Amino acid sequence: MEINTAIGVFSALSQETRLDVFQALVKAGPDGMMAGALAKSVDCPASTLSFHLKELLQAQLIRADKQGRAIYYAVDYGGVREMIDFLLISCCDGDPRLTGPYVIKG
Amino acid sequence: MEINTAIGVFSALSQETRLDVFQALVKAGPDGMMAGALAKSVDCPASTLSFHLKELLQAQLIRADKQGRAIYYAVDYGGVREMIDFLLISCCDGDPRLTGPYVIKG
DNA sequence: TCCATATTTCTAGAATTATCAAAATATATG
DNA sequence: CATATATTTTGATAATTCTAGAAATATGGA
Repeated sequence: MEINTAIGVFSALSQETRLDVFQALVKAGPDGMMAGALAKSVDCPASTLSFHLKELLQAQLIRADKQGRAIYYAVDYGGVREMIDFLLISCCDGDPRLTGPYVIKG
Repeated sequence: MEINTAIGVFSALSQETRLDVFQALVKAGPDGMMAGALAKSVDCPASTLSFHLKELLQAQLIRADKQGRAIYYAVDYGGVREMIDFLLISCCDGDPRLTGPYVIKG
């Protein structure tokens, strides 16, 4: 992962509404949630939420699936795995003093 | 970890100079680096670097150790482990579809 | 077609963050 | 003490990000 990609990802998670949205979508699983349901869940005006959803999309932390007039948002499983990998391997150098018990040594 | 703490941590990593500094300090190991050496390493004016180091300190991603007139900065190993734990467990719910092979199931 | 629903885009202003020269602080050395 | 070194703080400006109402777009149903 490119360093600028990583900055975009961390930036996407560095805002309360977006972190709330992300956690809600993780809980929701692969089917995700409608934008409107998310707006209620995180108590945020639709236009503001839309701005934040776009940030999360650009960071490839979530994906969107249009169904009729609704849009379902769900976690982008592959994108999140890439981010975690970048953090543990590229940023933390796979050093177990930093990663704790999480990194499987190759 | 409190959600606002986590936001501070992601925010600290969402800026190029700071991510560069963090990676340099991971590479440097527990002894860390002098502020001046870091400034050269990431090509950044002293006062700007000082601003960014303070952000990383507040996020508890690095620590400072004054030795004479020099200040040695090093990774805060415990702080980083807490951050990784928050990301994998609280944010990603320990879901292996998100964490990949990294989370050890309890 | 007309109306309601779901969501985004636009826009302007508010708030936050980043930059860096200059001044200040602290320490070492001759 | 005087000077050089290492770093931070201040302060002013520039740049970016966030907010949310209003308008626009798209779809579904009566």
